[in-house]
Amino acid sequence: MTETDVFRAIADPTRRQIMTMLAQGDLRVSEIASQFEMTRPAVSKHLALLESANLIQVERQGRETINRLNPDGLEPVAHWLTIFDMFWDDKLTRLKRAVEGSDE
Amino acid sequence: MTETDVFRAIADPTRRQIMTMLAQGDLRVSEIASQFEMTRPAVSKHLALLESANLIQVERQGRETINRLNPDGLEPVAHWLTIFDMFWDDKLTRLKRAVEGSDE
DNA sequence: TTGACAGGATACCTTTTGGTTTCCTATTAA
DNA sequence: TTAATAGGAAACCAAAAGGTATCCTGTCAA
Repeated sequence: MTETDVFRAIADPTRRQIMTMLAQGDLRVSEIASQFEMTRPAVSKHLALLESANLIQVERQGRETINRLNPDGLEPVAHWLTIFDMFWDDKLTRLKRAVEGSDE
Repeated sequence: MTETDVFRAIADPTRRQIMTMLAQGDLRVSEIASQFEMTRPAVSKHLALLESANLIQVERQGRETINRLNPDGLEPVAHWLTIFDMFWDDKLTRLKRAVEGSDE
């Protein structure tokens, strides 16, 4: 599969929930699937997509596969949010005021 | 329209680009549309969705409508990311080690 | 007072998404 | 060595997403 965009990956609530589950510890596919109403293949697809977005690492061990969270994959999101940080502390608003009416 | 999930709203690259454009200042619909290849109605749909996700505020002024960024709408995303903060500084990993093998 | 302009509304189309069922293979345990 | 188990693969489906063309209304300027 071609690399999945991180933003698209976390758009789905099931996938976000999987990620918070994995924040508690590594889990096998069926351990994850048992927590949801949907079928195991459906969950598998979500896992495949999370992997292709670099949000989890998947490791086959014998007949089971363990899924491990890769929180670093969230960096693009965290980084994108910083664009709006200055907005949050109102710095840009003050800057704009200063520039537009610079005779204050 | 029923409230749109913020995560879904920012999943689309066009919408993210619109948001960064609006971080520079308020814009009218056609000012935004002129920056994209797609048609104006397509951009309008994106704007409607951003509004329903509480990420922008839309104000009609005469025959034009100005779109203003509402960065506070991103709070749920910022908040969700904090779940993984402790992962980033490896606190959880150390905590888990301490709990599992508490005879260290 | 009428023509041009901004932009909302609707109908429609194609592709993507999220799910299902079914089947297959590899590994493990009895 | 064989039955059960874990989970990948493929085919399929319905709904949602992202786009288009077209039309309509309200506002402003000549």
